[in-house]
This record gives sequence, C-alpha cells and structure tokens, in this order.
Amino acid sequence: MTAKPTAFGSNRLLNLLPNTIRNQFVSQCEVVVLSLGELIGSSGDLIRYIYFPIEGVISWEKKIAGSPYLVISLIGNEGMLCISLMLGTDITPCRAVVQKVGFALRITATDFIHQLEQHPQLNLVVKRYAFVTYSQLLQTSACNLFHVIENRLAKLILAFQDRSQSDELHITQELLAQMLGVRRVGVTKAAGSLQRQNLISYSRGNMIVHETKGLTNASCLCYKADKKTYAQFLHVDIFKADEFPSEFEGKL
Amino acid sequence: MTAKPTAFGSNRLLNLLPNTIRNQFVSQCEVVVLSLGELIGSSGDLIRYIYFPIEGVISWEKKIAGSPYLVISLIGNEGMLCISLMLGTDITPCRAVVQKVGFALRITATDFIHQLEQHPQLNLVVKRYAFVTYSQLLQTSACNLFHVIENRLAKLILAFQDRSQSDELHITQELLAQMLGVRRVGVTKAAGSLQRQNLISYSRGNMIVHETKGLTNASCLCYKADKKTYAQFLHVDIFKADEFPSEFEGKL
DNA sequence: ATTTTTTAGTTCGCTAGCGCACATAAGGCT
DNA sequence: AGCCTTATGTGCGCTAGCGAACTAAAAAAT
Repeated sequence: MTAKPTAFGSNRLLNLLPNTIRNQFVSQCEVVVLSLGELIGSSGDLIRYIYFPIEGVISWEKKIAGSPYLVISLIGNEGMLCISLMLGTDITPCRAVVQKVGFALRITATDFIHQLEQHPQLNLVVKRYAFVTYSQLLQTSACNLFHVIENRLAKLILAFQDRSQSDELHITQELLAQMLGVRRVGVTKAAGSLQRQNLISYSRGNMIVHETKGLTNASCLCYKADKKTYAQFLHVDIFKADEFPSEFEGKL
Repeated sequence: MTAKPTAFGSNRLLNLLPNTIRNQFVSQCEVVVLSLGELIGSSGDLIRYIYFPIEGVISWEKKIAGSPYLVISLIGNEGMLCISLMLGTDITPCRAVVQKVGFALRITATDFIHQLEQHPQLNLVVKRYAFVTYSQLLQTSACNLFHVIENRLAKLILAFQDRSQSDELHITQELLAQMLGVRRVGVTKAAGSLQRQNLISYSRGNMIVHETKGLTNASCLCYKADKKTYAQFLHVDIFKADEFPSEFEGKL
C-alpha cells in the first residue's frame, strides 16, 4: 500500500529536522501500512527500505542458536528501522515484527543514502539515534542479566505503552513472555503481582495501564535510564546550538 | 609516554587501510603505554582520544544502578576505542579499563574527525567496526540471559586469549567473576569443570589454555558467532571490491 | 621463620526461574 | 445451548545461581 503521506513528520526523529529539510525528505517517502504480525525483515536480509513509524509498534528481535527470539527493543514513532545502513553495511542483524498495527513512512535504501549525503542534519539525527540505540542496548544487556522478571516486565509494558500512545495494550502474556525470553508462567506470576498492586489490569490479551508512575517504580531503573539517554542525545533543540552547521557539519 | 610508532599498523583495523592512508593516519598518532588497571575513560566522560590497541587488552564496562560493572566486550588489536565519535556524540557510554598491559596508537578526537573526513576508507572501516560491535552486543545481550556461567566463562577466556595473543592469561577468578557479573564462587565452579576437562589449567591468577578447540565447544556458540560477524564485515579485502571508491564513497 | 595477604575451594540455606502438566475461564463458533 | 479455541492460573519437582561464612593453600611481607 503506497500513498503520499497525510501526516507529515509525526515521526519524532523526523520532527527534529528543520521544516524545509523534513518536507524534502518526506517527499521522497511513501506511506505503508504496518499490519499485525508482519515480518519487516529477517536477520541477514538485505535492507531495501528504511522505515520511520508514525503509528504502531515494531519489535526488534535477535535469535541466538538454541534459544528463542529475544526482543532487543521496541520501535515506534520515536525511532526508525534500521540503523545498519548508517554503519557501512546493507545487511540487517535482527528481524523486525509488527506488534501493533499502524503505518510508517519508508524510503528506499539508495534514496536514503542519497538524502544522508544531501542533509548533514539528517545525518546527525540518524547517527545520534544509532548512538542512543547502542547505549540503550548496553543497558538492556545488563538488565537481562541482573533484573528479575517483574522488573523487566514492567519496563516492557511501559515501553509498549509509550510507543502505542495509549493506555490500552493488546498483547497476550504468551507474547510478552516470548519478548522477555522467559516462560509464560513467569509473566503470569509477574503480571499478577503488578495487578495486585493496582498498576495494571488485564484480561485475555487486553491490558490497561492504570498507574504509569507506579509501574515506573515497579520497573528497574533501566526504563528511566533509557528515557534519559534518548532525551539527552535527541533533545528537541539538537540543531539550535549556534555552532551548527559551521562546526558540526561533517564532524558529527 | 609519547613517541613515534615503531610497529606501524599492527592494529588489525588500521591494517585494513591502504598503505598510504594508513601511514598518513599513523603519522598523526602517538604511541601510549597501557598499564594494568588504568582507567582510560568513564561513562559520561568527554572523548579526548581515540585508541587503537597494538598490544594488551582493554575491557569495555557498563554499570547500571544497583549492580556491579559488567564487561560488555574485550578490546585488543582487533578493535578500537571508542566508536561514539562516529555516532554524532563525543561522550562515552562506558568505562574502559586496561586488563592486560600493552600499548596503543592514539589520536586526538579532533584530529580523528579530520582524518575521517579526509579518508572515506577510514570512515568505512570505523563504521563497519561500529556495526560489528553493535552486532556482537546483540549476541551478548541474549547470551547473558540464556547461557550458564560455564559457557560464558569459556567464551570470555577465549576472547581474552585472542586479544592477548598468548595461551597464558594473567587473571584471577575474582576478576573473571566481576567481568561476568557473577559470584567468584560461580567462576571457581565453572573453572574447575573446565580444568577437569583438561581444557585449561590455572593457579593463583595464572591460567593456561590447553585446548582452544575444546574450549570453543565448552563455550556457547556465541564465541563462534562473534568471530563470524567480525570476519564477515571486516574481512581483509574490504576494499578490494572494484566499486570502491566510486560507488562506496559517501554511501557507506 | 613467622605472619599477613591473596587466591582458590567448600558448604549451607535460599530464591528465581525452569520444564511439565493440568485446571479454569472467557470468547467465538456451529 | 453446547463445543472448541485461546488465554490465564496453579502445582510440583528440579537446577542455577545467590549471599554469606568458613577453610586451605600459596605467595608476599616482615
């Protein structure tokens, strides 16, 4: 499904760009629907398109030998897919699956590289996003090792909520378990605990977040750390510094 | 300690560069000693220098709230420190500690950025290295979650051996435990098991690797996966493709 | 030679999470 | 209504790893 975008720039990364550049960039994009369960790319695939979600949630999943897929991060309109092109290769290291329906702007890989050359501001935004992604992965790596399921579940729910832009999440415990790389029973227990604390309620795949703040406390500090990282390196005034582009250009 | 390098290009990343470019790059570097336990940078620090180890091993460590430092990766002459500069920021997300003495070429951050602008080949190598690093971190993240201590220890020993370029490692179980984010007792148990299999032997901080192959089997497949990733994206003929620089230039 | 420090080995009780199997309940379908 | 599928809850025995405390032995210091 392709059409000219109707909701320009509601991807938060693209929103960081100056208007003229964003408009020029978006004119090179097409809008595509993200349908539930859709596989956008598998590990090892050639990257044909770069996606900037506007609505919906995509999970970024790594598979290692002998273990199930593990969700590395969730991607919504705060992010993009996939950063590998920025890093000198057109092969994707993970698979990406649509976990909540929506739509995205997408651009072909070759056009994207072209745009990067033309717009140092775009270049900077994407590099910074890659850094944030890397930095959050560092956090997740340690989180996976040290933190218990209940904390990790709370963090995941919050991440899903942020990207859904809704307090009602449509997701089963089975799926949450797969994302966390644990048994469903483990999620049942943890979710039960969160429900008893009146932070969430759920029924057959419909979860409602009641208390974002309480859930933040129930999660490990990793959730806050991730948010802070994003805010620090992708703050809205990323280009407002006087030195851009004279000093930043080509440097960053 | 600064002096003109005596062993040009024995960093494997720099070895990928064409001779003329490597020589030009190295002429901008100074040689510094890496002394045991030296802290090269802490999380949040400004990046003043970029390091290309020639000998020795540096650990790249992430700290999250409430937990000890966790080693994300070991860096030797196959790598560099630190990739953040490539990603649009001059702040380092981890601390780096020298775990085996040696020396490195280093260049100031501003000179490095200058070199990147001048040499698209250098740019590509560093980008690719950043991708490999990211990709290996994906692997480690899942490994930390799914694999038992014995597997992870075997992997760590192999990584240390590779970067030490020696079968004799000088490292205590206490330190290995800190690297893995587990108790020393856990390492004692796992190391005892590896010793009973005649894969290693050790005594008071001196470990000898007897069977690299056996140790590879004792490790999870993550060790092999990491090697494969490195080989795939940083193979020696990274520039031998005809299309460089005409097609790659500016694109990758 | 004796003491102190460092490194490694052992034990104990405990918890988180596992695999597996089965029970319960809510919706959807015929 | 009755059946079937899907989602969630529960129980059981087991293992990996934890915290804490103690022992043993090698090396270093006095």
